[in-house]
Amino acid sequence: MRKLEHADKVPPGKQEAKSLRTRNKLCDATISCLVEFGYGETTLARIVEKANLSNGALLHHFSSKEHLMTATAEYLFGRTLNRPKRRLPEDASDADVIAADLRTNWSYYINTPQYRALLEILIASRTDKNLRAQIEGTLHDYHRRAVEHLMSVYESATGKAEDAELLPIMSNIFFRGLLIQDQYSADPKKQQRMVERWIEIVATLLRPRIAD
Amino acid sequence: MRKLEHADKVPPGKQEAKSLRTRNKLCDATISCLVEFGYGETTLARIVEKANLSNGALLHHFSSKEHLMTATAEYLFGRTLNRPKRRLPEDASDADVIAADLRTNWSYYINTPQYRALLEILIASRTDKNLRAQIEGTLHDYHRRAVEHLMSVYESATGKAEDAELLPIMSNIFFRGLLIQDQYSADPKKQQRMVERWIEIVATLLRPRIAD
DNA sequence: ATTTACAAACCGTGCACACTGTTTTTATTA
DNA sequence: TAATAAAAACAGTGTGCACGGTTTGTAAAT
Repeated sequence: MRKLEHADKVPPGKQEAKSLRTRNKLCDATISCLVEFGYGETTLARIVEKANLSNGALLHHFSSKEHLMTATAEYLFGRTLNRPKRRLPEDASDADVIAADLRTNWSYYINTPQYRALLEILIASRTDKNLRAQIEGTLHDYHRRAVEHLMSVYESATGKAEDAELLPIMSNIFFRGLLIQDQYSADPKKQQRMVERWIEIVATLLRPRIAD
Repeated sequence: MRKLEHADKVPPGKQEAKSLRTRNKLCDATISCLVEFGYGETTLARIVEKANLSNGALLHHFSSKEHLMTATAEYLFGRTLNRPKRRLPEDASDADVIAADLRTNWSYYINTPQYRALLEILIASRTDKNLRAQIEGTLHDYHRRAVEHLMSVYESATGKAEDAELLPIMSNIFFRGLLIQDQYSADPKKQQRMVERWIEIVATLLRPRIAD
């Protein structure tokens, strides 16, 4: 083993920074494995191989597989919650704004490898008791924050007050269902038509909430 | 080993009938394990234990785990495709009929342990190559039949022709998403409200297709 | 007599995780 | 500033165990 062989990769950042980078590498590798192999076949061995690290490194940072999964979920939540806002022309109608928003949600948030990985963790946590015990708090917390956020952004355009509470979540739920669907009906065109049809329906029922 | 210890359970049915019963028992045990443990933790050992059978019996009927899963999926498809029709009062409107139909679909088809088991198989088949190879044909075939069936039952109520094709499937997709949702937002009331809101939206856009 | 339906012990593999050792960074002295 | 102790960040090997699948054996049914 040579000294400082990889000095190029170690900028003056402290040890803490290195540690963070390693953890992120592990989480990225985990995400990639979840997408490629699913939760059940995502083994620690595969993860460390994809991350170019050793078994010991993994266990040093995450004391168990469940711990790693929880950290990965949090990592994903952090990346996806503050996604970019799209800018629209000045003369865009409320419905246009909503539609653009929903489209972004589908394309850049849900229909992504990251969300697929999240879904794998989510589904596994239903039956994996150890994982569930670890991750439950994180999931509930995120869900609560996501709902709060959605409700602060939209309001009903028809006077049906509960729409502001229900429809944005229902939208995400529909998109999530769509993500599973396409495994056995691989028809992207039809999928796109369904996304657009849903947006068409919802865009007339919601409008952006004016900040006060 | 005693003779005819379990004669009580073996009516004069042929050997074939016994074989079928055993297979069904294994499929039932598989479903139950999928619901309880998820695909990853559903092991052959657990299945045979729940079915009160031996390892040899399982492998005699199903040459591999994937084979068993495929058979279980077909078993489930058989049970769920011809579900009972609800009867409504004579003066029910078209929307009422659609709404009742969708509600049945949610309560007696999707929001059930059987569908959960199916979902476990479905999701596992995305990444498990062996399973996918075995089951792909079955899934596509079922999906095609299901879509055909749905399209033969509904038509658009608004002249938007593609609704007859899209909305019934979208409905199932939404319900499926809802099934996953409730793992980390265990609020049955809100779930019920979302089901009703969905039905409210869709029921006005569809109507029953009159048989010719 | 031959096939079918099961039982039960067995095995190779791959897993999560533990354990031990080595290098690198930080803290503490002088 | 240099020396050094202490701690953190890894690497690599080992291990017990549970899994899917095999093999062998037996009792019914045909």
